[in-house]
Amino acid sequence: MPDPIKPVIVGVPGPSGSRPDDDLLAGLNEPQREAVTYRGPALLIVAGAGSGKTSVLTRRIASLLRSREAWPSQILAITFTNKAAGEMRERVRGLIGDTAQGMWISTFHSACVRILRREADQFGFTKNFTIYDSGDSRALIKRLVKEHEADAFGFTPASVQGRISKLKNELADAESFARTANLSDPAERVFAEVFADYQRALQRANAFDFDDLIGQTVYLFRAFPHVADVYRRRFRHILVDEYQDTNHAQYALIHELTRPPGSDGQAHDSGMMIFDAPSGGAGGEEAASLTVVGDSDQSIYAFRGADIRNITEFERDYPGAKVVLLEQNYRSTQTILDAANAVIGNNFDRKDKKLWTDVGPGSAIIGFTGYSQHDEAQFVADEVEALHRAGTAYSEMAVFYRTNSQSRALEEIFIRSAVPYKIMGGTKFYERAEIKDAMAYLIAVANPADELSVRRILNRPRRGIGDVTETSIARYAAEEGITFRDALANASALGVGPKIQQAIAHLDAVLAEATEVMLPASGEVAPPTSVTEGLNVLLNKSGYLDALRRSKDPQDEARVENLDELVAVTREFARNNPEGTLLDFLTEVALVSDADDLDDSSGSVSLMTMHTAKGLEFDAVFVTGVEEDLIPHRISANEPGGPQEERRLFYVALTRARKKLHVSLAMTRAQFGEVSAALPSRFLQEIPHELIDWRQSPGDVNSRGGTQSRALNGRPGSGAGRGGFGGGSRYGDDLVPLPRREKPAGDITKFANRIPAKVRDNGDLELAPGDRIRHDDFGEGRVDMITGEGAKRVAHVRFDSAGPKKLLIKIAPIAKL
DNA sequence: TTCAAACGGCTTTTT
DNA sequence: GCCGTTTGAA
Repeated sequence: MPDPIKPVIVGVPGPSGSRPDDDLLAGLNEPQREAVTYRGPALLIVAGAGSGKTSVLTRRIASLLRSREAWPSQILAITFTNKAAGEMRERVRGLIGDTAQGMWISTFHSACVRILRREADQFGFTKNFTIYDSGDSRALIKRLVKEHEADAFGFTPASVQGRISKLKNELADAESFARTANLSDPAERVFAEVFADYQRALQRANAFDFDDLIGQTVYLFRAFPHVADVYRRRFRHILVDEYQDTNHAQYALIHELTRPPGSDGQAHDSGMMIFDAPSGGAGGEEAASLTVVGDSDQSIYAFRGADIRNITEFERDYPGAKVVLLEQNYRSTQTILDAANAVIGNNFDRKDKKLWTDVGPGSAIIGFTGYSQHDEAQFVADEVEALHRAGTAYSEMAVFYRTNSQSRALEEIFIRSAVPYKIMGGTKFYERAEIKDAMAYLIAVANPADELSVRRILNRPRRGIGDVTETSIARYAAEEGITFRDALANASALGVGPKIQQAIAHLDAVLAEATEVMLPASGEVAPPTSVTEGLNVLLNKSGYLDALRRSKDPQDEARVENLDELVAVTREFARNNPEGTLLDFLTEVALVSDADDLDDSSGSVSLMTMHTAKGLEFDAVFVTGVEEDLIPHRISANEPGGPQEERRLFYVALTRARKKLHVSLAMTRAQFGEVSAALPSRFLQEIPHELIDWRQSPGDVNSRGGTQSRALNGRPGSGAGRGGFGGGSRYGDDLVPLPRREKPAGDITKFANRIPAKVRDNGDLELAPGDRIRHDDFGEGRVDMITGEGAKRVAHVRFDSAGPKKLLIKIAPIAKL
């Protein structure tokens, strides 16, 4: 690596005219410019929602590179998601071209994996370690809870996992926990044992869980100062986005990296901050400069250990830090900002900060109250269609909800209404059983020490290997002092029946063959295409695919398709990573969440939780399920700081919208199969009522029309024809009415389950333009045209009372007249 | 060991 | 209303 050119510019450049940065500063307001150009040891950018922080961050990086203050390799930028990292990389490249190569722009987790893979052998791991996602670690914990009979003390796998995760986020480990815990309490003692065993199992499996990726990197830096110094010397400019959502471990990691190199031994073990202003002491080597960006109003991850104090006390942690405030919003209309400001203003312990814009008021927020969640979903679908007809692209619209389970009703209606959508996050591809199985096969090859993975594939497909045999293998391995995986090579010594011996020997042979493909013993490096090849060997020769194909369970057909998809992913990986290894592939899969997949151009409406929505923006936003017990969520109500965090979450949701914001709720909601009455969220009342134009207000639903089935008469106020204003009833001078509980029980059931769980199938119903049809909900109408092919044929229908709709012919509740 | 049927519990948000 | 777990039978 070439020596860096020494920084030329220190401190804020003079105001003189033409500097190389001029184009980078074009179009920025004064605080934004300052955030780009300030030079010093520490900079905090307090960036309100939509204030252009990504732009500022990318230009700051570009400016550092362009002025030769830093080489790309000296820059470490941390983002919250891989997607954000990719976008930032692109934008920097757009500003200064390919010279941007070599920067580290990644999430905390990805950066730590890179470091750990490099340094693993320093402390008892090897570089082919496995990354356990929460499902993997829960499976392991589950076994340990059982072994220790910890359930007798009320521990569940989930509760143990949560507690361990919390401890790790505070950088506690099993030993330090045992030192401080009250071990005379038997429950505490059992927990301490499970924790210790869990950690030992991870170490034996050569594996890290998500929290370890951060925590062990911190440990590595603290235990091996010479290793830490390598990275301290390397990264001269560290930038952290979404700083309000960092937890203690991440905070500690940043602190380790921003110490002056070679300074260890002085303030080491104390855990104290030793950030000396760059005057530098004797050593002369300066600490890296640190830039953090955040907004305490958008802190929504306290539940996973994010500590808002990391940002509120930044100035204390880094004395002399410069603070820049970005309050001008470039995203939303003033109406949206007024609503958001009003809501967040109800959080008392915050620094007052008001977003403003100069784009004008824009249109009113549209409110809607459905009878049921399906009714609400239908409103969203109708509105999406109306906006689409008016020229808004589907990809510019998003629907948010608090809990993942709320997506189902929306999905059902969207499918029926033929609205193209995609769910971000949600049930993840990589969490499907068959995909996890396939990944376990790959991991068994890459990291044979990973017993969990080997155990997982032991009887998949069914080989007649049950609990008894599994235990025999484990016992044999323990006796011989070899790994579980190696024990498979000695089937005849296990003391099991000949049939089972044969099955084990076969599995062993398949694993060995795939190993030779992907990690040749000859020592030459396998080409990236070998991952595809190896996966095919594993899936075919193990009999996994055959078993699925032979099965008569209709779902298994879909599983085969999913596995085909995974094979396609490996091919894609090989194309994108000409140097990629099996290990690289596994890393990518472990760390890239589904929310990251980048097919935004697909022209679909995005459905996601409010959490996933952070950092995104759309022309039109639908915030659904704005009900008590949902937002704020019931569980958060009793947690300290819970309701406030929920309010911030709602605030984040509102501020994603550029032009059109919709808030909706339902009067009844089915949960756990039970239908119950829902109340409007308290947050709704915090929005000044004149900002909301109610198409159908909570009052409408309660007082009149409540007994009349809208399934029969369609929806009066919806559809394309209505301009939006003046149609629905507004609240006059009243506050948004408080919910009334006394609702006739009768109409609760009436509207709750209009959507049958079973998908209906019209077979190959033939429709042509001009046909008259009858729809269960919308009544009669005339077919305008037919688009699409086969099962995806869509009828565009103009209903007499409900207006224009698109219907998926195969499943819509329609009949030809 | 595997399968089907009944049962109970539960869901906040995620790298 | 779904999931995983438990139970009993083959």
